[in-house]
Amino acid sequence: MDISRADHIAEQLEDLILTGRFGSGERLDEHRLAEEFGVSRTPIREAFQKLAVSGLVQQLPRRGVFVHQPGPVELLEMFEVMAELEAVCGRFAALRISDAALDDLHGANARCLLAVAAKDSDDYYRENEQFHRIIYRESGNRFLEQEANRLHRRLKPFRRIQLQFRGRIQQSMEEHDAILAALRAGDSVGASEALRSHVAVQGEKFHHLMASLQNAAE
Amino acid sequence: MDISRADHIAEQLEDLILTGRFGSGERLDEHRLAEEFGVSRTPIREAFQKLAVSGLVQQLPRRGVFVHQPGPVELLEMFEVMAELEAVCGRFAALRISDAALDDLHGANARCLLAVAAKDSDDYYRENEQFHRIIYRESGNRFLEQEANRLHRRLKPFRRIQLQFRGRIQQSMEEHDAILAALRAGDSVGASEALRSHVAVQGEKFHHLMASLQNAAE
DNA sequence: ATCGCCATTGTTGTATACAATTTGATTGAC
DNA sequence: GTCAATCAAATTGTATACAACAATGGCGAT
Repeated sequence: MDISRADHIAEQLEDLILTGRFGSGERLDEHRLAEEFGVSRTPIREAFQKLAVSGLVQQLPRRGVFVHQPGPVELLEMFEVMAELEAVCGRFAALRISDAALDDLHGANARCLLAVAAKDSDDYYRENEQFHRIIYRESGNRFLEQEANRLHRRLKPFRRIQLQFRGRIQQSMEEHDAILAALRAGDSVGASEALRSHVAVQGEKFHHLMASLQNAAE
Repeated sequence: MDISRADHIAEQLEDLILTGRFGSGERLDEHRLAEEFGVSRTPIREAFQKLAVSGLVQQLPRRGVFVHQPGPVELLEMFEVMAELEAVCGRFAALRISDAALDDLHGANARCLLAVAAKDSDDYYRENEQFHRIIYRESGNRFLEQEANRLHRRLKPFRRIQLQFRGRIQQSMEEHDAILAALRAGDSVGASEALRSHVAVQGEKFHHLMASLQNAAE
């Protein structure tokens, strides 16, 4: 499964947007980007088309493409949907997960704890992501897995923020334990609810942060 | 919100694929389509990029784009996810739906019944679709609404098929009544479960159809 | 001075030309 | 006769040229 040049450019642009390199509402200049990437406008434009479908940029005819960073309301909505998607994954996974995957989950969780102890945030995020991706996969539904991964990726930059709350990491690890226990027990309702609240609280934390920033700005 | 030419072409191609005008695995010829649409290859290619993100076509570098019609397994997975998305919409909508929207739902359902009596399948499908779209909207979560609409549209051509089962339309209308009653009562669990099974059964019917075709082919 | 109109400039959208790669066929050898 | 290799044709990917349109600035009129 090789990947063409235009696709590669789309991925790079996607990364630049997701990591917040471009401000919200900023216009993406075709000429500038073409020069920066050392290509003509054509592949840049083809990449824009893809990004527009993902919702990362908005295309205004004859005006240009503008990066669309979701506002607080849209983010809350996305976290709400993410919580439900993960809940579904958990419900399915509790019935379908393999022993090997359970071990993998346990391993990822253990490495998460190590990363916390070592205060290595990059490691922590990677293992945390791995933990969730395994659950998506073990839902046994490829399409669901893809959709969950898609939204997970979209929310990635905002997930990082909420973990800076005092005590949130500790709480998050305990929730992971509960999720793992429910999956191990084949408790679909338990796994579902544990995952839903685990993700939903991320949105709420984010909301609190937004609100406090809002207050601070006044 | 004006729409450019390339976007329009993308929509037309999407329709052609969704309505099954192109066979699965068929290669889309840039020259042919460019001539048919009376444009150059450039807008066609830009449309391809969009379709590839939606998963309607697959792009193989230096090989071309091929329409990707989901197989039986993938379709079942998609119906499963659709069922869960609608269940979530129903759970939220039961708490958030407005009286006006409840009236709209009742109206759509009534027009559905009329269409059934008149054996007007086009009307039936339109009103049935309206019924579901209202529930998505009344979930109060714009992002969820968009995602639900997206998948609904993707599954549209396959939804039609399963309704040809004997008695299915009658059963479907009764399920609509149950859904409407639960929403009216603010019963989030009831609405959720009614919607889940209502959609899930569509996937199962489709599966039965696939299986029977499989047997017939042997 | 302000409002409106026109021209100029810059940007997007489309077409065409060119390069690179794949596919199919034909030819030759074994 | 079959297989392999090379060449030709077709097709995709990219660059460039051109056309259509929006934005901005200056000029004139009121």
